[in-house]
Amino acid sequence: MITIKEIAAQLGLSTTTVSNVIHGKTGEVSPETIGRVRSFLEEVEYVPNISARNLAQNRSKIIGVVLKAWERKYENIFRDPFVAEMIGGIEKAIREQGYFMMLYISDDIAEILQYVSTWNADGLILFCMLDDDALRVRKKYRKPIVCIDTYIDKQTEAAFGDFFLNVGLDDQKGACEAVRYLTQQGHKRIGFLSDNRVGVDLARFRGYRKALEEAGIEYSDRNFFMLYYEKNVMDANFAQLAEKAKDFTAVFCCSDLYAVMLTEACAARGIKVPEDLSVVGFDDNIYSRLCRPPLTTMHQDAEYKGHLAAMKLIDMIRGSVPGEKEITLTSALVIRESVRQLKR
Amino acid sequence: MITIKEIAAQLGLSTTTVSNVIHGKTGEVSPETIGRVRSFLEEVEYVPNISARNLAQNRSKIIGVVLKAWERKYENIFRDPFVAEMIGGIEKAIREQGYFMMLYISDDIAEILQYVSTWNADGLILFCMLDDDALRVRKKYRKPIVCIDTYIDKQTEAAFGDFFLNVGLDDQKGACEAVRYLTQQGHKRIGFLSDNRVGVDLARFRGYRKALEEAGIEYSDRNFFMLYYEKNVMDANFAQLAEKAKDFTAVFCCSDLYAVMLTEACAARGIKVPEDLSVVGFDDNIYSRLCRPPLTTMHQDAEYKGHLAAMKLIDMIRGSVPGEKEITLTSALVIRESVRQLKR
DNA sequence: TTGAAAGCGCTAACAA
DNA sequence: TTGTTAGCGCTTTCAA
Repeated sequence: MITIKEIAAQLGLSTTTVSNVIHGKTGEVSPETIGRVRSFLEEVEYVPNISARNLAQNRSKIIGVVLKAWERKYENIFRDPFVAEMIGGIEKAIREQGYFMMLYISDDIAEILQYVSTWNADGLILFCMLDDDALRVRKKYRKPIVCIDTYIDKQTEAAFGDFFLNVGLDDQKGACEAVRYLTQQGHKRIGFLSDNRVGVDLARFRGYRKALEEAGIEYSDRNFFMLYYEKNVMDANFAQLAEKAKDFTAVFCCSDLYAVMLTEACAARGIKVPEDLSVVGFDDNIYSRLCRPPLTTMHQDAEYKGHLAAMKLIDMIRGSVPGEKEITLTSALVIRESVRQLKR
Repeated sequence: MITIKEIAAQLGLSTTTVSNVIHGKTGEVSPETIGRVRSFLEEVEYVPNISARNLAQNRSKIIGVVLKAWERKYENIFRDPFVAEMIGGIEKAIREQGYFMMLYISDDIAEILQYVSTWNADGLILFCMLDDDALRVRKKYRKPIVCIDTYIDKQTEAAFGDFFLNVGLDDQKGACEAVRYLTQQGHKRIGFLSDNRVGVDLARFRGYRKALEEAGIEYSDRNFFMLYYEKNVMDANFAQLAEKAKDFTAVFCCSDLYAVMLTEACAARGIKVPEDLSVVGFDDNIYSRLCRPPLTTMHQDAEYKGHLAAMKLIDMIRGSVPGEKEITLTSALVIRESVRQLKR
């Protein structure tokens, strides 16, 4: 690999001049020299050493995509089509804009901070983080950050400073609409399935409660279908939930995957969807279209979410302060065949 | 961010000593100094500057994961569950071994080489490349390379030198088995569906031909269901293929996704799987389990493939020359419900 | 319009 | 056991 220094020597120029040509600081160099340098660069296929450049400029062109891996939920994070699509969108934007993506997956914020600062990442996209995780990152990392799907309350928001943004979804509204659709179809005993009670799923739970309220339906904690996502207890867990589902006419699930898994667990026990149980999912990913019956679900555009987050981050890296601290994308109900209309 | 130099100054030591402690070159430092330095490092939360380290050591701890993006087939590369799972496996291995993953996606080998050398990646995992693409990379990049699913003929193999390995699958055998299963079920008019005639799919095509031969079935080029994967022609394409399928009793598809899409296109035209048409897929990914009917398909373990490739690469980076240039993983038929037994 | 030289933070050969 | 110092390749200030 040839260096600037050698090039300068061979051309009888200084490194400054060569460097200037490389960076198109063409005002300071004579046209003739420019030509000479340019063609020589081509000839020797000069490739800069990014480590050296980064060291000299104190930046990196790296965008850190940080995933907080909750225990064993994400053994293979890409297996979740929502995550996969989103990362695809992020990657595309980063590449288009001439940045590089480095993935930091860890369940330990301290470790994440290590990675990020050791590589001197120019900006961060944070995913799967609760607000206090994100805040801990922010405390130590002063460059631009975009969160995806993190719920941050108005009070702490200020602590994130400028050069911060969250890209989220109207989860509450979406869930509310989905459940309202169920009540409109005559359902009254409606379960709520999730594996946690925080962040996004909490918002969706609130939407669920709201829809019940609107319809004058009492909520009992028994309605909560709590899922434990450890690999080996999954099946037993779904078996239980399928049993439990016999007392309900519908279940709203916080993800398409879970909706599909519930459907299958039910099928194995002779409970048919939608005849015996109506099921609604969330995300509208590939699962919902492939499964039988095709799933009624809340649509969101994961790829766009990722792409947008990355573009906004890059805007910030380039110096523009975002006008708002929160962008809320919208969801929309997609009606397919997993919900049955009950006679009133 | 504090530097080694400052630390040395504050401790009244030299940078060498500090550096030695950091790297555990503890034989050369007195226990007392070690303790002093270690606790100070903790206290100030020292994080090394990787750019500086890389520059000084001429390495990077980066493993480049290179995807050659064929035209518009991979608008969002992660949407393909095979790719997604494989990358998940790669990522996990890289992380576990203390390396970092950088993704380079491009349809241009020259550009890929730029990225790779500008970052001075310690090793490369090449995916979606034909042998001559891989060879072009090898010509310019002398550090360890692992290919995944690249078919390299024995003659050019030597040109890749040591520190090279391909991780592949017994595609031909797998396809042959799958098609043999069809012939055993009494099928004679069996189509072959793919979007290309090279590399992996070519091997599978050969397996398909072999199985036909074994069963004494003539092959005609009409049996080839060629797919054009551009987004907007996909549907029309499948419509056509579904029509064409009326002349066949079975189709072997080179991927689960295509198998599922064919199934749906057929369903839309009143052609039922497996009653009217038997379908076999390849990969055994999530699609095959979610779709209706569940797909009979050749299983392979994408995550393991990726993990293995990364581990082998890291072995090489650490200096060990692999014993062979090719590791061939095995596939296995998974029988579900998409194939019908014909009466003989 | 061009060049000299300092410095980015770290490593490692060599000296003490 | 510890310290001095010369790089690694590039950018950038300042001088010519």
